[in-house]
Amino acid sequence: MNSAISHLTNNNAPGAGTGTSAAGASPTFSPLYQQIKALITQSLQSGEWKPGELIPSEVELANRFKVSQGTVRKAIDELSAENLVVRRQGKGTFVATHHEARSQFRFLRLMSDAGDALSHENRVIEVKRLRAPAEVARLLDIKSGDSVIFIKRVQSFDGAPTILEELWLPGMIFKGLTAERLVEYKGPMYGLFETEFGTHMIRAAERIRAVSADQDSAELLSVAVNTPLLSVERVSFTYGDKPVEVRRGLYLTDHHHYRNELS
Amino acid sequence: MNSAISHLTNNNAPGAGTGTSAAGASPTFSPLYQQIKALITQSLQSGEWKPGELIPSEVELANRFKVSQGTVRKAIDELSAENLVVRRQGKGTFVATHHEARSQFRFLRLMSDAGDALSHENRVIEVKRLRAPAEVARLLDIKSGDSVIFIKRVQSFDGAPTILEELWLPGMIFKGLTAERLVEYKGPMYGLFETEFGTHMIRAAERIRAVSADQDSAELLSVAVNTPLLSVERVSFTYGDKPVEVRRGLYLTDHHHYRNELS
DNA sequence: AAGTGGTCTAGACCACTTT
DNA sequence: AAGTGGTCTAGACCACTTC
Repeated sequence: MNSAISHLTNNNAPGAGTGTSAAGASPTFSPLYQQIKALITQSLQSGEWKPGELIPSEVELANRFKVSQGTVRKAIDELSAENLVVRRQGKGTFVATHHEARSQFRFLRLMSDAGDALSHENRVIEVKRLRAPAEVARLLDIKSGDSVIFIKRVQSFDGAPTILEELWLPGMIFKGLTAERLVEYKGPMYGLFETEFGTHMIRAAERIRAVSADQDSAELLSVAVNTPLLSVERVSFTYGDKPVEVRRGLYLTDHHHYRNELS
Repeated sequence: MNSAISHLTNNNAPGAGTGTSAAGASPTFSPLYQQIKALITQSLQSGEWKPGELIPSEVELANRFKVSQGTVRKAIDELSAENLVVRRQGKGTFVATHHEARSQFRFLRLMSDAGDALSHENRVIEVKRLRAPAEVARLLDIKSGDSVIFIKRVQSFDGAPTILEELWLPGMIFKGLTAERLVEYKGPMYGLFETEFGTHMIRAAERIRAVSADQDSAELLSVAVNTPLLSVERVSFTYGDKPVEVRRGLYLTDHHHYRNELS
């Protein structure tokens, strides 16, 4: 009577009646709203609705899936909590994007000790294709030796070199990424990944250490050899927990710090 | 007709009728469930329900506040998301406590590169009362020169000194904290704070930097002077966003790392 | 005025735990 | 069997945005 969509199984009977669902088995066994959430996530992953776009209204989705609006609401609540979508009262629900001031600071944790920086400069040192080192291949879940794009860059704040980063991206996904596009593109790099390569980062895991600057790093950051630096190793994931970026940053923390909230 | 509790103002009319609330004004203007949430938080803060204890059931709270169970539910949902309470199906909702394996890793971010450590040792170097330095006083929101308790300790994993920590606690709150109690107490320090001093930490903010070991740190951590160390400055807060702990840790990250999830 | 998300209620049933 | 949190529905109204 209720969930008419073929695959959905309503284990919890609603309203009236004993509420046993349709025909034979209920193989999945999870709350309806979780199944709805999974369906919506699939649509996000498949690109049916792209970052920044409006997704169907709750009423519309409720009709489509033959469930109540409240159930769709709870599904979207969780997606919103996970930053996959953004609700806007009166307007609708939008697919999350990296092209917003709102989402900038999610992945940028280095803050100036004083006020905000006045200027920001991005200097690309090197962009090249190479065969994935074993460690990188393992983290990206690809075969060792597969093609990856390697990027090396230095970011400066108020003229002071502060971040030295090396990135490894799967060549399969980021075909055609060149130094020129990287330099000419204004705004966050994740915005470029999203717009030009259809890859939206939703989550990242970091490992942080204190290390000493070697000869190369010291020169690029204009500091003495052995200056203590913050090493931040990051693996970023897109939909379906698929790793799509490995990044190793060296942060000069003389006038900056990595902020973190524990809650 | 609806919210009969004196201070509550129901801006959104429910069920039937135009639903204007009681007498004159509606000064607060916030959703009912937020008001309920605030009331419950007050009870937590005042110690009406202590960490580990069972709070009244949703039905009971709904009756007490003269709102529907769904409204109480949404209030508790948020408190649960903020880790102030813990839901247990069939049993009830409990006040969060630091005496659980579940909540241990919330504030302990340093992980071994390999598997977990086999042994853990806690060596207390020093415990004394002193007048709060200006910086500490500012962070703790007390007067400069007020009494604070200072703790210095070294934690070792598998026999290797790894964490050197200095803590400053408001003397007002942590009266009677001695080195003996600190040493004899088994389990996490936040558990001791909670049980012996009725102070439950709910949130913390950290600033992370890379620094060089000075003479003193190097000796205590058994490393060479100038070894790069992770400096973690933490301010912890209890109910009402009141700061109650300042901590400065120096982490040796040769075989450990600080893990962080960005989402 | 119409459409969207946001709040609130009331009631039913399920899953889990304890008595 | 009784009590608790967990799910689901249906309907009403509010706040905000757009037409």
